[in-house]
Amino acid sequence: MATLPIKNKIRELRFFAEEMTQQELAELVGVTRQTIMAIEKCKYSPTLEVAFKIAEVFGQSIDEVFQYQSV
Amino acid sequence: MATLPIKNKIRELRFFAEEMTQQELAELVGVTRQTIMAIEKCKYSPTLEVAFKIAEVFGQSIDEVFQYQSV
DNA sequence: ACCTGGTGTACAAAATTATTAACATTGAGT
DNA sequence: ACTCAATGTTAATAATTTTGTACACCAGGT
Repeated sequence: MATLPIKNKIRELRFFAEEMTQQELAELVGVTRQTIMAIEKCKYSPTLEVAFKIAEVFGQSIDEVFQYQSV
Repeated sequence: MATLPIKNKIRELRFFAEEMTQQELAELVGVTRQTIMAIEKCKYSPTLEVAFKIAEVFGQSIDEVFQYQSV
């Protein structure tokens, strides 16, 4: 696995959103808890669609949830 | 992913950017021409990283380049 | 008519992401 | 100490994205 150039603020956003659990976010997004976990811990980057759904849950834009560091 | 809920403005942005070709965009993004083609024609949605790079080339945010229609 | 560049299609393969299931760890509460 | 929920890890598998290759079509220029 290459190094991931994309970070995110999911964890902060979850706790800011009434301490939403990974499980709750997963259900709102329509993926499994492990997927949220892997994304949150930067194991891999989500697809654009999942990224959109996560941002939508928190009422933010993708660019606010995910930060891309160009090399 | 069956139906694609994500549209994009890549074609317009290319021609707005001095009629940049698919090949040129592909090289700037670091993918192949076929990938740009497929994304532009909504054959599939790109990964978040590729989406970020495309947006970066045009100096736009992801949300400006890609439009997600929630179901 | 012939070339050439840009675009579109098709197919198999490689690479990456997503799912599922099982189990370990942590922390708060009783 | 015990329980429970939330989180973290691993491994195998499924699904999707990306690449490579090849070929076709169209428009402009020579």
